[in-house]
Amino acid sequence: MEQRYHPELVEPKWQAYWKKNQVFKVTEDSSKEKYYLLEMFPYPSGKIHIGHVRNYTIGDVVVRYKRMKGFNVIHPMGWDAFGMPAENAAIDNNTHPAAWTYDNIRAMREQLKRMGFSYDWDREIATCRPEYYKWEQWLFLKMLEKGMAYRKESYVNWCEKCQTVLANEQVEQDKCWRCSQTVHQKKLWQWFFKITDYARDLLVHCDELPGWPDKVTVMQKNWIGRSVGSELKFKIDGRNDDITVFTTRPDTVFGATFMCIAPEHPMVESLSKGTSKEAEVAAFVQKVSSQERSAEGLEKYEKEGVFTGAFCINPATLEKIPVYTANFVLMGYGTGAIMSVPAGDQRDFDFARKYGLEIRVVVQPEGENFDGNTMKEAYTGEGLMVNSGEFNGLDSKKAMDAITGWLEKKGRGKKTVSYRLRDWGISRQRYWGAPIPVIHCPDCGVVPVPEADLPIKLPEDANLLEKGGSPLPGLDYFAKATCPECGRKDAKRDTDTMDTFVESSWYYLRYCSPRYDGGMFDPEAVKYWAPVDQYIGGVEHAVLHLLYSRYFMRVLNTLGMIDFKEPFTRLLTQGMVCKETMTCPEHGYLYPEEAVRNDEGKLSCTRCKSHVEVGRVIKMSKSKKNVVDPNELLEKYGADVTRLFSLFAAPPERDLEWSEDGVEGSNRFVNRVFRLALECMEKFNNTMFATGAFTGSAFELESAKAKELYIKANQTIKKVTDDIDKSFHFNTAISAVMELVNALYAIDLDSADDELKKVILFSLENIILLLSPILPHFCEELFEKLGKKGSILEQPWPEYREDCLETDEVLVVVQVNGKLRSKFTIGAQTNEAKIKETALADKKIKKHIGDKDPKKVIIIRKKQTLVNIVV
RNA sequence: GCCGAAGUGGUGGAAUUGGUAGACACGCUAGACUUAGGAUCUAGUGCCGCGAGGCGUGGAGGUUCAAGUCCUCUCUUCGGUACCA
Repeated sequence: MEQRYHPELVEPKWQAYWKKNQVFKVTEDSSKEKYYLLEMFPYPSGKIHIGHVRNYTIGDVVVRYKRMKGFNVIHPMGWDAFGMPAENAAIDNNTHPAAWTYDNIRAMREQLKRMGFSYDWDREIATCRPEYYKWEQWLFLKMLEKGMAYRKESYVNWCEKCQTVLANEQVEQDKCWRCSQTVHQKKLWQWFFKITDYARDLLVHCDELPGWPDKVTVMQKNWIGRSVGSELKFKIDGRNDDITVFTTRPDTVFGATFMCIAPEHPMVESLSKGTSKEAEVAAFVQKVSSQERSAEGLEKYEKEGVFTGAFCINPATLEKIPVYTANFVLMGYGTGAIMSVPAGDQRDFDFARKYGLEIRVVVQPEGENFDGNTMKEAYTGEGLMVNSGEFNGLDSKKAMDAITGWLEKKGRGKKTVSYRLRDWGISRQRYWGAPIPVIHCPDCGVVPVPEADLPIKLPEDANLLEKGGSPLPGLDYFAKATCPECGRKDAKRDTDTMDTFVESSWYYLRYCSPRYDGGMFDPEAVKYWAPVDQYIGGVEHAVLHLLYSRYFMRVLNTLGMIDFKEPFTRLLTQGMVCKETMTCPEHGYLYPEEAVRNDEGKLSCTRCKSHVEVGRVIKMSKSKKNVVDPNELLEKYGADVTRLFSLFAAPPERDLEWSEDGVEGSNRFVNRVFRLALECMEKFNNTMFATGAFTGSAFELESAKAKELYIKANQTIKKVTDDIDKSFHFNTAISAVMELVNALYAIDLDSADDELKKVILFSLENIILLLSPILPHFCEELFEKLGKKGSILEQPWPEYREDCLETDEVLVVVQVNGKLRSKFTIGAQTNEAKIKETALADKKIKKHIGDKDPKKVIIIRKKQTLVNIVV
């Protein structure tokens, strides 16, 4: 008999069995505790890659484990199906986004099924289906009604050639990633969700997410960016009007010798109007508006500004100070205006030096005597107040509240909190997305689509424009509409679509009742299943997707639709799977298989033979082509080995540089277990299987060998259980099972007595159960071969005996001055005096102590027994 | 610049609260079985040294009977963020 495991036969067999018996189909069951495990749903790009395999394997292991633990587990899968790649692919391949997307979904669904993941496929959703986005449109209308959604004019990255908005990450060095045209800022009317209303709540609850990695909550906190400060009012000279600034350093207000306002500030025009500076200011505003304001852009532009011609009054000194407009002041933060304190802020300092403005020291460390004329840089620290009237000599920290309070009494200021977080702009001038359900009427303005008209279906047959941009505005049958209010026939439908992050902000609720047509979700189903108990996905979504989801749950909570606020109780951010990139001068990025070693051992391009440059090791992504398709592994080793290997390579949260070295080891291990099981079946007589495995206490066992193995098996159960349950460290769980398997291999089955055989059987059965979440097909097969009935999924998770975790002999390690010198074993119950005596009598120890007297002997009896002799 | 994470054999990685550093694998070396081996099994494998022994967790200090683990400083890599007033 050939003793080899054949995944190509076994895996389809069990996949068919699971399907036929609908083992992964779940329904609400109030008698069982629910467990909602979710992996971030994929964008249907065409094929799954190793990163997906890793992500979904982690989830699947936990799901199968929790099932065996008796939970009613929901484990759904679906598709984040809207988005730009579909539009680009449609143009490139002369197809249609819908067709391309549905084809990809079909292909990827097959790949996932082939991996043996335990999804309840009846719950599958695709966000591009009208049945899904209908409810998103419905929610939009609700939010509009409640003032949670609004429209305003704002700047976006715009590519003129493609006629479209670009996300920040689609702008590469100021240029459009598709056509390399320079991107500029364009002002457009856009829809926004008022996420800032929840800034405080989102921030505060970051500290109440114990199941989230600190890394992620820290990133969210930084993103929300709370800072405490003051709003101070500066009267405009000669006008009965104020400019309000936000500052975190109200203590330095006496040093504010000028003011800067953002070029987009609504007052810029009126301030300069009628002054000699009017033209200059207008030109400057124009210039700044064409500047790129992303991170890369900022590096290139020097801080500069122009005097507006207007003055305002410093509320503390009552002096007239000039008002500048400057390119480094952001309209989107604070009030869009700052008081400039050159002595206390480096940017203001540089600006003052450049334009010859006064630098007045107001805070300096004790014992220092700064001079604004000779200072080399601003002093941003704390210290004692000077040049600040009645506050002189005060500690600057105390002066913050004191000065704010003083100005407040004069009606010139108040303490406030400012957030960095901005409202969420959701309009996209794109085709492949959910239409925004409003109509623009020349008479009535913005009119919501009546609920009964939902969904506003995206025309799936629209032809994409060769030059890019959305075809929707040009489609009369879509864009033309009748005003629901006044009946005017020439109203216009909003042809923007929603940001795809909107779909992913609530899909996990839809899974609870995916075919429900009475609302976004069936409240009863959500009450049972939600929130998600364990969410698993890439850390790249640490801020946006996870923040938007938290926001959405707050919106639904406010609307009274759900009774919780946090969507994901526990979060695992799995590390990225990385690989080096390869580029060729002719073809740019290459897929791994497009680079081969030539005769000289150098990498060359398969198409043009030119030299291939090996680039940095970065996260696998289709655009960089450094992706590994799991199909090859699947063909060669099957799903189980692929699963095992992806888990064994590293703990889940760690980044992983992909390499297939070592996959042989995983394959070898699976076959070792297989042969072990077969050998046992061959050599154990049938009665052994009939009477069953040993499950009693270790003390009942006669032979030391049996006892030792039995304890090892119990330890393994504990280790695997803890590793899966507490830390998701599957790599160490697997190595623990490997140790047990190695221990079994060390036993000669032919000479084993019945007692030992029963313990071997116990070990073997548990190995199969413990591995079953990781190697589901393989373990089902072995379980069946051992003569068990039904699916292994119906088995309870193994239990270990607390009293069988320790042997009655312990190893004592002996150190002299902290250095390991000897070891011996001794009865576990031996008292300390005896251990000490034995240690001191040890030959090697004697040699190291020599004739010196031990000063101190330390005995530790924790997980190790250790003796340290200090001489 | 700021925030965060990580640096351990040739490689992936172990080491739960300070207590045998290198589990488990990959790779490599030798041997066994075999017509054959990319199958399987056995033994070895941190570095230096013939040896006793010494040295070893990015680097430098420190605390401790004992430090990969705690403290101080520092270097490197990766991730996030960036004129945030």
